[in-house]
Amino acid sequence: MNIELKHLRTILAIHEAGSLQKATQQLNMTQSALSHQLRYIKQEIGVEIFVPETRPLRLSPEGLELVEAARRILPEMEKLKYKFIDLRSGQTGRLFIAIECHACFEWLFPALNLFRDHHSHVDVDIKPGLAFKAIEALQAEEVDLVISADPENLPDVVFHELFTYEPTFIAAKDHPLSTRDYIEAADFADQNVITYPVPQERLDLFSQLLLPAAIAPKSVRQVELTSVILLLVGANKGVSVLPDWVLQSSRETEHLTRKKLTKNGVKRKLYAAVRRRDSDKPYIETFLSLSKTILSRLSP
Amino acid sequence: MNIELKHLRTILAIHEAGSLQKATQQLNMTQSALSHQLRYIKQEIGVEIFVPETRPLRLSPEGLELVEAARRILPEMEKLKYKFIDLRSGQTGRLFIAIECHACFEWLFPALNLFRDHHSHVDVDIKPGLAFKAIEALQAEEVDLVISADPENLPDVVFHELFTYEPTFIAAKDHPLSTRDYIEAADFADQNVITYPVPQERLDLFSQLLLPAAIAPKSVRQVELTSVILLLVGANKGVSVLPDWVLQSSRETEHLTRKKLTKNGVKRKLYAAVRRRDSDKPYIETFLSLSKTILSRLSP
DNA sequence: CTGTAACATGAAACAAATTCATAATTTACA
DNA sequence: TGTAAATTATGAATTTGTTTCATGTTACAG
Repeated sequence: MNIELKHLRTILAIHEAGSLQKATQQLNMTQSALSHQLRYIKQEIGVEIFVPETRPLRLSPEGLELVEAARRILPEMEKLKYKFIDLRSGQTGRLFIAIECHACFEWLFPALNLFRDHHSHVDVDIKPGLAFKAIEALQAEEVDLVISADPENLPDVVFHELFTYEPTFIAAKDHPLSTRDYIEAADFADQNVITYPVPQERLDLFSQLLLPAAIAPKSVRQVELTSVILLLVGANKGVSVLPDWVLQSSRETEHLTRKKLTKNGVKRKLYAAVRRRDSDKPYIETFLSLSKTILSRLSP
Repeated sequence: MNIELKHLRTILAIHEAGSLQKATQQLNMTQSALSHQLRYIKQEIGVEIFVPETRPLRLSPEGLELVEAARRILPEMEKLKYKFIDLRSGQTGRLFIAIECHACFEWLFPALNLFRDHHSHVDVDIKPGLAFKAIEALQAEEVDLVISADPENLPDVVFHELFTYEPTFIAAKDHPLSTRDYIEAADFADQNVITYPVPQERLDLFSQLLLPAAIAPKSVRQVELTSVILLLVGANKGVSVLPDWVLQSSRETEHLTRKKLTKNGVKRKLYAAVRRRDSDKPYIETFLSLSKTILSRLSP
């Protein structure tokens, strides 16, 4: 049995119009075409669709089953159609985000909450566990946006600059280093450092300061949650380096002292990478402009 | 956008098989045909269905929407297909019944309860208000079976004999006529008769006895419910004539006396009329054989 | 019983889908 | 990086399916 949507539409139109003749207008076809189609349908499903030998055509009980089915199935297809019209116009879509930067949760969640107000039909999700191969995942369409501090030059991916931030040293208020104007690589040699549980090359402290200076801290302790890091640092269990925005938006900074790294401070930039072809989708643009301004919204 | 079920099947098969190449087997088509179809689909819905420039083909987020839709819609069509296979084989169908005979409810309900055990998927209903034009309604496919005592010779309708019954006189135990061996037409001349609210020519008493004899009862009172008729007769408010099966299956006969009509009794037959072309459908045959034996099942 | 409106049918014209042959790309692997 | 293998894309030819046109047939109203 090979019934197509076309056939359901035909049956439905004939039923609603009341006769072949009238259905011709609705379907923009000749009466003959409909008649041929009916013959095909009847042959396919093997039962009489219409009460035989009546004139205007009237559906048989079996035919009414078809009408019922048509009324269930055709609206589904309509919905699909409108979904794709939305997809085409960028009103809806998928925004799966991979973050290479662990601390980014701090501003990403608030940003996505704002995003939802603008594009409630976009399917938003954060995909963890991709930090390592995030850009590959982007190219493979497993995710649609990557937050990264390391832009690359790729033909099919665009890196949009979001904002500049400063990896900032923090220690307890009564920590010996709290008297300094700034902190240098060498200062870490006898410190217990608390970091996120990611490879060192993915942490600003190491990639920007310690690895180039070939200096290792006395110890490294890995902690998942930002608020726990702040707690431990406040309790003098170690020191850490976190992006300045974390300290801006946190309420737990009263026991802490913050210092810039090196005399001039370290400046880094955060980027959102998207596939070039997605780059001008409306909801992507919304996300980018929201993210660029999220920090000022968080700490007024 | 004109997407057909065929296209949903194609997308789904490619997704599940993992590549065009592999999907060819499943769909019995050449790789080329699939490729052409994909081009058509893409043009129709206006968005990229597959991640471009990857080999084997992999669906884009938008393509996955199509797969989802296919997984919702295609099973619906499968169900429809099996429904028609069932319809064709007579496993399922519609059994709308018109009854010309008012008292038939008494055995029809029990019969339909048994019927349901055999054909739970058949859509059963009793259509009231058609008593007058029941056979026409059958021919017009408004109903599928008519219970009637008056068989006709029609080209497209078959009358199946169900059983013989006897219209039987009833009166209160202390009624003057209770001493008779049998009741004749003339006896009704001074009786108050209680009947169903239908035209006289549709009542056995009149069609078989009083109209031929040109005798009218003293009065006629019309009552809808069989049990109410029995009650009124028992209370000596009048006499009545009911099919013998009503009296067999009723528990309210203790205050009543029953007599045959005329010396030899009146014998009538009940028929089930169905469209000739429905006549050998399994569920129709079930109904017929059940109805033929229902009386003996009711009063063991 | 007859005329009319409605549906059916067959052949022809048209449109669409499929195949075949082959080109172009991508991927995996050396 | 280069090369073979695998996979998809493409164009022309072919096949298949659909629609129309012209006309036949039938149900239904009056």
